[in-house]
Amino acid sequence: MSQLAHEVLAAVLQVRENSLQVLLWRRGREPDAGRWSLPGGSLGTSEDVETSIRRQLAEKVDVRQLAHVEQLAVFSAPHRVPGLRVVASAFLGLVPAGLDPEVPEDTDWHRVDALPETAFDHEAIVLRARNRLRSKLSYTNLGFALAPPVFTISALRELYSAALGYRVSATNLQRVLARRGLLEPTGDTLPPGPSGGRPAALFCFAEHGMQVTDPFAVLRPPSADRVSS
Amino acid sequence: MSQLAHEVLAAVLQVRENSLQVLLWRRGREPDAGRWSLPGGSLGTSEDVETSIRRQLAEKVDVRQLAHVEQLAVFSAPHRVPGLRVVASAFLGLVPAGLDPEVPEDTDWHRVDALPETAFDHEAIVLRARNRLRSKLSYTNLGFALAPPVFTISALRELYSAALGYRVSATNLQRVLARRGLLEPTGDTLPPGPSGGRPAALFCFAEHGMQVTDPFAVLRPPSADRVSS
DNA sequence: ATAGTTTTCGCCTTCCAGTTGAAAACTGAC
DNA sequence: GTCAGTTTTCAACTGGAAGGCGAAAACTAT
Repeated sequence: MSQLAHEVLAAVLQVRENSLQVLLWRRGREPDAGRWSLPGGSLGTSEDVETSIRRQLAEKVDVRQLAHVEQLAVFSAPHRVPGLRVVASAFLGLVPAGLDPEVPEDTDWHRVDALPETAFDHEAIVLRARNRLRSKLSYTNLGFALAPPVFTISALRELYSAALGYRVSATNLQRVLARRGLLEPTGDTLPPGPSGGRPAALFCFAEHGMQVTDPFAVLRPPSADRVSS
Repeated sequence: MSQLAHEVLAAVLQVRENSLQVLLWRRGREPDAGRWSLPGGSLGTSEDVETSIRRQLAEKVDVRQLAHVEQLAVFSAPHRVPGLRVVASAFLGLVPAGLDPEVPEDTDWHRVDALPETAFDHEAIVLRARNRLRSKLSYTNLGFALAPPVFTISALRELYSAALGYRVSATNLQRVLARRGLLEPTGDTLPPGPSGGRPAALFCFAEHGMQVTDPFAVLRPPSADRVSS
């Protein structure tokens, strides 16, 4: 009976150069040497998986720049790592746009829509992370983790477009976020670019904890009308 | 360095007697002997976690009656099981109402809103399962896993009410599910009860695979207008 | 001034959730 | 057979939020 190990892995996503990118490092050792893989490592004996992934990520990026970390899923196919029995807890991590954390030599950002050859099942994990991000952008305020502390609506529109993979309307985005009470004007404006134009107002996110907007009110009681806890 | 083990656990939920209940068994051995705990067991060396939980559940309930199984999260606090280092992959399982699977002697159903003393962190897992179910009832067709193959709108309303914890409108429920194309009339009707009333039409769910209804169209393009994959 | 650019705002349309009330289809009692 | 009671079903209305469009605002450059 082979030894069962537990590793933690994170798909750290950031919008850079107008596209959604993921932090990968090039494996030096076999198996899958030379391929790109997710940062992570073995779960320690006295830490939970979230503590562990934050600790391991600290070797790759400045963890203070990680605006959000959440569990994705367990990946546990018996031979996902050839020759070993390793179960992985996968995480989604988000770094706000604009930051450019220093990363080690062997580590780099890659477009999620044009991944290089990845090690093991890491591509599936990245895609799962992207899907989670896309869903949550719609019904939570997760955008705060993708955006810099202060931003214009146009900039936010481009972040959302890059993350979602399709153009979004700036008008609509602003109205929707505003109605949910997530958007706060700072009062400042950004001077227009060299080609002119009206100066853009600057906004910030009102809440930085995760807020979910109930997807459908479909089945909600009109007033307090609970029938059981 | 203590040995790291991996277990799989499932909160199997069913609506019975008009309330959401969970399948628990009474632990015989220390630690936490006498407390109620979730079915599950050790992850085998040549199975993934989903295969494993289905295998382990087969000892408690007829797995053919499990209409849905999905990963919940990893529970990995260092001392969640005293004296051992055990990481748990937690699952949500659903059994359609109406079925009454045979269960072993030491196993029984318990109301989720009135749990007995549970072992370890199993109460947290059950509550997480309930929350997942409640969310997904709103924006997926997960109801199919809670409902019998054929049902009346009133019966479905009571299932939803029990699972969600508040009364829902039958009118609304029917319209919403119908618009999403999830509800199919069978053509049959159920004869009314002893106190009379119009006979209720019978319906079934159109799709049994999981379908998600995009929570918010907020940021969706009007037509195909993709900007990148 | 004028043309061009970018942001912002208001108005309009459409769609869907939620409410209400009445009609339909049965039972049992008189 | 009719009438009252019960339960299901349907149709109409209301309110709110998303999405689209175009005009107005606020700049730069010529």
